[in-house]
Amino acid sequence: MKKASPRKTSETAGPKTVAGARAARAGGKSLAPSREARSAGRREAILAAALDEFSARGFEATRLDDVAKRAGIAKGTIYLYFRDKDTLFQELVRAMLAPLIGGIEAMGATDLPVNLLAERLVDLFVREIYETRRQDVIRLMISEGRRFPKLAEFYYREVLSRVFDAMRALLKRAAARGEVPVALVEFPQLIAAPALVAIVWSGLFERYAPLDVRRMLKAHIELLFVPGRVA
Amino acid sequence: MKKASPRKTSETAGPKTVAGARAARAGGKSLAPSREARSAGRREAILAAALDEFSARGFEATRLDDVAKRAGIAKGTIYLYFRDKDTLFQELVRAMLAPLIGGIEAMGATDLPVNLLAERLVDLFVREIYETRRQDVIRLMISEGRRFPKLAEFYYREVLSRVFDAMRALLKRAAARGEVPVALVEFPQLIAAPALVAIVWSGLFERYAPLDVRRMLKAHIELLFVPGRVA
Amino acid sequence: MKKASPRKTSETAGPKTVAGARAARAGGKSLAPSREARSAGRREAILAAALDEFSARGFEATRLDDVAKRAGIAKGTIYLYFRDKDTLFQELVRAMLAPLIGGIEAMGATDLPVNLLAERLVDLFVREIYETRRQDVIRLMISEGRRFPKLAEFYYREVLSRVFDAMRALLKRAAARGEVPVALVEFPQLIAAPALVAIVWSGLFERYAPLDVRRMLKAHIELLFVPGRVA
Amino acid sequence: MKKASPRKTSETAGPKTVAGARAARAGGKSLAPSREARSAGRREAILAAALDEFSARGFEATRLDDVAKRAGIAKGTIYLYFRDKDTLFQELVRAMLAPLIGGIEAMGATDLPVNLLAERLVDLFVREIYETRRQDVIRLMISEGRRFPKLAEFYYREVLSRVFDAMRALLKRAAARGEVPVALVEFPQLIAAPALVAIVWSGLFERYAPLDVRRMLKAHIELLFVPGRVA
DNA sequence: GATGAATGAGGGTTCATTCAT
DNA sequence: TATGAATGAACCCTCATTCAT
Repeated sequence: MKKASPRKTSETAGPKTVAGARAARAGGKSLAPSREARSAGRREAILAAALDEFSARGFEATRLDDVAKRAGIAKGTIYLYFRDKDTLFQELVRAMLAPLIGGIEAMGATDLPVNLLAERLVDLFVREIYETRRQDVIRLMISEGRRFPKLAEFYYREVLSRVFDAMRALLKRAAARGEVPVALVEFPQLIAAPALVAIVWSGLFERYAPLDVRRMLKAHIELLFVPGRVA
Repeated sequence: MKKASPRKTSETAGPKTVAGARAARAGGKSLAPSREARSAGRREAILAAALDEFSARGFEATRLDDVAKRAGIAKGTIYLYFRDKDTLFQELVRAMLAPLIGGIEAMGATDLPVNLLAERLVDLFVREIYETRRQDVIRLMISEGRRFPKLAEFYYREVLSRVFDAMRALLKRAAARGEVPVALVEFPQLIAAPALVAIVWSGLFERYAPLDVRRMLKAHIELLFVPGRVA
Repeated sequence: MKKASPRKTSETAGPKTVAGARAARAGGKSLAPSREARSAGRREAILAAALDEFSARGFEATRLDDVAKRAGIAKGTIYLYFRDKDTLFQELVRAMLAPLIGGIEAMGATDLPVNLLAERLVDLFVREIYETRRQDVIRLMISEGRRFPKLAEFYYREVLSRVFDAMRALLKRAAARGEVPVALVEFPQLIAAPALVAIVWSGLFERYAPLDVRRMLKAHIELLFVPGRVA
Repeated sequence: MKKASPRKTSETAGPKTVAGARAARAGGKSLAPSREARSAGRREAILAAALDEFSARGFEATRLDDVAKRAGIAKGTIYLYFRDKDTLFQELVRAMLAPLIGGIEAMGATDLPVNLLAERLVDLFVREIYETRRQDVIRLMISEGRRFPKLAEFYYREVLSRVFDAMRALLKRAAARGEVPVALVEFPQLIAAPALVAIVWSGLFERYAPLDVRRMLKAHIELLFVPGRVA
């Protein structure tokens, strides 16, 4: 009968680390990686391979066979770590974006002048996202997000809404000081927009017309935070 | 993209009679539509159905069976008009974006004050793209473009580069008059960025946080074209 | 994403016979079998092949590839006629047992002396079931029925319960006339039991110890309908 | 039966120590169970778990993973005791039916009046089989036997043929005394038939129409051993 | 012995594409 | 031209079996 098992939404499988626990108990000092280390390593290898394949071909067109090959494992092994292809994809996106979440909250607290902050933000974006595999993850989010509403919601809830809330708080203060037009408080998307352009552009048109992203973003903040502005 | 199609010589199959059909429709006198008109009608029906399906599910997940059903024809008939699924997709995007091309060139000629022009542009975008099926086409372009380099190139060459060239010419003059910061001349993407945000946002997050696109775009041009700016 | 489509319970697919209707309209007299005839033929071929394979290997162990090969078609073709393997199996059983249903109802009406009737019943069983592929179907029912509760219920409702109801009515009258012990009215299964033995035996032990089924059944009714019995 | 196992020489793997283990249990004095006892215990646990799973799902649909889980051991451990899934199944059936064999031989020796004997037989069947896990084993035999010819042969040779031989001897004497119709001597299956009905019925139709097996069997022997019968 | 992670062949199902009608 | 039945290559997922620890 062997039917596709009804997908429980986005759970993660994974070898229960009984052996790992044992190793820990034993005080494992062996040079050969412990079982749990190997296990974690594999998981990472699969995620890395999946990122490559999903980025290159998109979710649907990616074959798990290729992911396995790239990760240097057998096809079935993937299923020891991820319930199914959907889950693999979602875990990948979550795993790559989760580290961002911590840093975001911090941002709201600062009280630097906005233009300075903006420069740091640009830097952060370029170094932590644009020059990183996270760029690909966000591109995947953009491309495939519609078919993974859970993921879109996660991204919105855990990343975007927080970023925007933090920005709004900040911008409100800045606007009160006249540093920033009030419109930005309502539409923090306007600040982020060029970052989106950067990601989409690099995916589609880079080869026809390269884009100096850092300079573009710089130009953008100079436009927004024009000194003599009357808010 | 599942099977390598055995012959891949010409790019588009089917009666290359869009123009002819149109002529026939205009000049034909028989009440029953002429063969060419019927043919063109079918082609349109297929494209319309394809747009619906591709938009709803993405390229890979779309089944030609469903496209046919929606178009009210048999599956095989699609192959009388389009060589294969890839071609159908590319023709669809091209057909939807082609009408834009004409309008673009015109834009460069004007010499209205940029802020006025910008308002018209916003209006144009909202009415001709955002509130139109073209929004879906551009979203498709964004989502699937990477797997259709030809299409990306077409889009860049026929649409984007022209738009940006026209904008640059215009902005240069405006910058010379001090109406606009010079940075925009180098990065006209900065003007278009919020439009991209609008399209991506509406596809992914509209349900969690609706976005008043028209107001956002308005706010954006007000930011850019601040009157007292020192360029 | 290509997931197993959620199974709608036991519907039957099948090429809609539009073409067939057309042929009918046209008054098809061509010697080549009409499309609908070919279609029906294929359906039969698949069912026949499926019966062979299911009988030989059981439900789970049967590969649809083999069914297709035996039917002389491609694997995918099966899915034009049957939603999935489950459905194929259930349709097979239903199709083979349905013809029995008509004959059953008739039985209750007769008012022959039971021993005569019993002899006819034996004859019916041997000719219509035991010497027929229906034997295999019933064996399949016995072997796999537990995993197809719907089928078991169908079989009980449409076949067994009717047979037993008819028998009970009949036996009651016969018992009233003293021809039959009353116990049989309560347990008509006792009359059918040797038929079950015949089917099970022939599947498992025939090769070690052949069984003369007809004689066994004859002996059985002679045991039951002993003339001088005091009910 | 999925993969051809690379080595198929001996029939059963694992410690052939059932007897040894039993002896150990009887004679061992250490409180911690001896190695053999532990081993035998595991073997029993696996068999018990296998019985549960095979009964619930059938041979093919049973996953050794589930058997292991139910037995509280690791999957690989099964292979220390049984060469493969096939062997496990066959060992299970053999192990469950073996105890019956001893009791059978005894039966032939008695010289009670058959009707009395028959009553004891019914009782034996109900208590030792029908109300026991052996019911499931026999059902498995019936369902899966065809794919295990060796098992069918074993069952026929070691169980059925002996039962029937014993019965025949007995019935012959009884028939000579006029207690029983001669037909039964030729077809002792007729005596066993309702037992088969009981097992099959309880598996398939119990939920739709419960069957009072003990009464049915009682009714059956009353039918067969009618006092005033003229053999 | 015992474990359970890893393997990879296998099979059900889908769907782009073909082709006889 | 139009049809839609037929094809068969793919691809996801399962699970018996192996083997390093």
